[in-house]
Amino acid sequence: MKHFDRSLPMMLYRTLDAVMPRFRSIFSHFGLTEPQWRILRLLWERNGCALSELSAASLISSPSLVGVIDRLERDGMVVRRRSAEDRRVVHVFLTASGKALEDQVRPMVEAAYADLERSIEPANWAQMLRTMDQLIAR
Amino acid sequence: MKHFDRSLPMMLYRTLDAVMPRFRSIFSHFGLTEPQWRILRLLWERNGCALSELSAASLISSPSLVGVIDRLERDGMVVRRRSAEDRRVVHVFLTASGKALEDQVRPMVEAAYADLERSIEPANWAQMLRTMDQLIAR
DNA sequence: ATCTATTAGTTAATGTATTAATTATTTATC
DNA sequence: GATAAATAATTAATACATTAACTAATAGAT
Repeated sequence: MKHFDRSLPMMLYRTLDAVMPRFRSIFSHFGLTEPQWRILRLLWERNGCALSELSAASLISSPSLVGVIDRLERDGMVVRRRSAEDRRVVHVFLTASGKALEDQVRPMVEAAYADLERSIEPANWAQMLRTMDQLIAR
Repeated sequence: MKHFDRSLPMMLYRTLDAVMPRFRSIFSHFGLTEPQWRILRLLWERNGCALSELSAASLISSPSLVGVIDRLERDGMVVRRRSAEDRRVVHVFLTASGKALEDQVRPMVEAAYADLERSIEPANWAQMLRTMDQLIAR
């Protein structure tokens, strides 16, 4: 069982299980789920993104994303607006409340992230990311 | 957006997105999902595990695991049997079909895994796992 | 211009994740 | 030895993931 235990997928899942709870507890404190956070995080950089761009950048498949946006819209964080040039495209815009969340959530998340990053030697951290890049690229 | 893009969680998710599809296509060829595979993989080593042990070793929370086992049982791969010593405990046993799957699925999965492992320098692979160990341990 | 192939978003069906609460049983405590 | 705390499995409610199929709109080829 030792091989399975230390297989790459299991190690990736275990690492996520180790690091995500702290972030999720921040998200849930603001009534957000992790996928919702990811979408807001992207919109704060580029408000008005198309759904397809959000899907690619968030790694959330379009069928899942439809529901995520539905609930963000229901909760008054974003609105959908169909593009005028290409009527297939739907753009997503932050509402005032959606914008307002940034100053509340981001500092806490970034503090937690900085804390996480501090726990690993910078050289090892960078090396790990490079190896992941190779896995992603193949 | 560059920071978000290369944040540890996103890199972990991206890596999983890169490596898992090939395994999932093997699983689905045998009518299995990834969580189902993980449970069978464990039972092949230790048939008759308790649900709680399976949960810990598979990283599948007990509420999720109940459904996974339900469907494996429905599909005739495993059976539940309540422990005699401690009647709270439920042991999970492979059926004949559950056992028979091992020789079909495992070789294909292990070949895909060997192929994956070959694509990374052993030293970098080991270093990456060590860094993950540190993240898991903190 | 017409027909075809693509593309963006969505729906549908099934399976899994997460948190909180529940049930049944065991262990610990008094 | 009754009673409270703890444990194993489950249920409930909501959200997300995955694959396939569907709709509407655009782009490309004839």
